[in-house]
Amino acid sequence: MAQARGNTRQRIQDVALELFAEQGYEKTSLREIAERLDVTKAALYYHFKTKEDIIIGIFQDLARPIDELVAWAAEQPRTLETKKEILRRYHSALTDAAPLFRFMHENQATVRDLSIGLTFKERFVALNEFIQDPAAPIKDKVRAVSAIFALHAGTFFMQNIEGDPEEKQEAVLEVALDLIEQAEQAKQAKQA
Amino acid sequence: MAQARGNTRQRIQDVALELFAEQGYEKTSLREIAERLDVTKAALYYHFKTKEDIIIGIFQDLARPIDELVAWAAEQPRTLETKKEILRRYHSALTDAAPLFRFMHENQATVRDLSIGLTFKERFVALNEFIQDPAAPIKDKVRAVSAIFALHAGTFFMQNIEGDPEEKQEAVLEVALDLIEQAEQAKQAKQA
DNA sequence: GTCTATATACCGATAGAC
DNA sequence: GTCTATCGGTATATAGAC
Repeated sequence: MAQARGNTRQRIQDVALELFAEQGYEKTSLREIAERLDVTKAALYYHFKTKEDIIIGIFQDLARPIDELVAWAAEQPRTLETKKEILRRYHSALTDAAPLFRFMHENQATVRDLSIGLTFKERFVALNEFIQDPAAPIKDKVRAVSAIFALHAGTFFMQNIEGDPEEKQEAVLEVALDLIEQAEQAKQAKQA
Repeated sequence: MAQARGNTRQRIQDVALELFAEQGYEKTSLREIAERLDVTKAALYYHFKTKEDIIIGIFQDLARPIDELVAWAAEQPRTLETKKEILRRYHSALTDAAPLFRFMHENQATVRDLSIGLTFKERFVALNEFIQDPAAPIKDKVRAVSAIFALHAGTFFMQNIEGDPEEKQEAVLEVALDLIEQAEQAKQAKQA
């Protein structure tokens, strides 16, 4: 009774994500999760039907911000400012749920065929379409994709670079915004 | 005897990489690899001491170009042209061994603690250091990391964008080169 | 809601014949 | 160099008591 009553489900998800992120999904057994919580494997099965259900639950809770972003983006005019705002919001979502996205990033092979409606990658593709201009030259399309990828790079790989974390995050966002601006500049130059 | 004699080891590696890339390392069993080759599991153990040895063998064969690139880079002056050449060669290595790098990318959690001397990520970090200027402002450091990441984006995510594959690959490299040039421009402006 | 106990299945790995 | 047979271990998942 170290903890309160109705939160076992949540605690399972918390511990599971921690272990999944640390060791990978397959290498983490239910026994391990149960031990960390001081319960038995059987107890987990009261809260989740399968192991997959655990990760699906985590995913759905934390991926909601991305879905909201996709929904929001669908209603906006396709201006440069909209695209920049998409990148800002995506950057923010990535930062808020960093452990989850780190897990998704490092376990794509596992996550790929979970019984989830949309995968991480599909959401990525959806966002990508909003910031792409179908008529743009290939190089500008690459710039747009790279803008999103730069945000990922910032979230997952910037630990290898020294500097104040907040300052780094800001720089990452700036580079992404620069890229999308460059992608649009060529278009405007063409129209002029 | 559908195939020749001394190539069984190679055939195991080929099939294994194919399955590992498709389903992930953990979800691919030795039984599955053996079945695909029409041999038994025990036969695999004649050629490889463990399952891990199979992936390590694949990795070492195909990662050698990266190691050579790192070694080459260490001997070059740290000019802009060197950095651009590093990106060109890395892009080329990525393209040549795309299935392996795709596997590495999607199975980082698994690959992380294999008994390999250097991980994929460590090589990435090494290359990153060669194209970084320690004195540069954070934003330029981010640009440099993003240049490498753009190459990865190109190798793994560009399938979602229509266009001629070769043209796309060229555009990817151009964007990466642009990023490293931008990172250096600020520095030169500062010196002037 | 959590427990003990167990079913069932598959995995990686080895021994030893051919 | 490949086979048959099997060992030992662990995994997910379930049945049923409390």
